[in-house]
Amino acid sequence: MKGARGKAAGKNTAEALKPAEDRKIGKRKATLGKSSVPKAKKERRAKKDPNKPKRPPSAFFVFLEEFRATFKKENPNVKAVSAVGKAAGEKWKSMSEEEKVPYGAKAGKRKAEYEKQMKVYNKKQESSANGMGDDEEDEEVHDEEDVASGEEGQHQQEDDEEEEEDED
DNA sequence: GCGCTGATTGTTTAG
DNA sequence: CTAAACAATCAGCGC
Repeated sequence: MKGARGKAAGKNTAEALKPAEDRKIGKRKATLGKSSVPKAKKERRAKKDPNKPKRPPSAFFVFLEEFRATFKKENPNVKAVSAVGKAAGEKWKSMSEEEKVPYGAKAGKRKAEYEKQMKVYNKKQESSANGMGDDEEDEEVHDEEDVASGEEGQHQQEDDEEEEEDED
């Protein structure tokens, strides 16, 4: 019954291992914060991307956006973003999976769009590496009325709970 | 004046 | 598979 996002019973790894959860990973802002970057050993993330698509907000972020508004509303004095983050994280874990469904659903859609963007992004990388062809083209997300322009006029009535109905 | 830091968790990405 | 990075936010503080 439950959704089954991936393979059931797959979360063992995460619980078993979570050494890196130190939260203080140091400063992931290697971009320019400090020279923390892993000593240029093996640039993990490629170098700079021409037009790298930003990561879509995860379910938690989607919820966070909403939570931030509420939190701030009741705590207008709050001044640290960390406060919201902590509160949100606490509540987030407190929520039931069903409650996270709408958030996850939204995140899932964003992810789908993101994949499309990556397609173009990958193409560009390929072209670049090859030297660009003469005709390249950008497929650029043709369209898709899905979420991008689909809602155009419609409001955001997102009721799509239809996701992953995969069963065996 | 500008820009990073902090804190949350989830997803993403490259090796 | 794994480890690391980064996604938003916002005000405070450093240089």
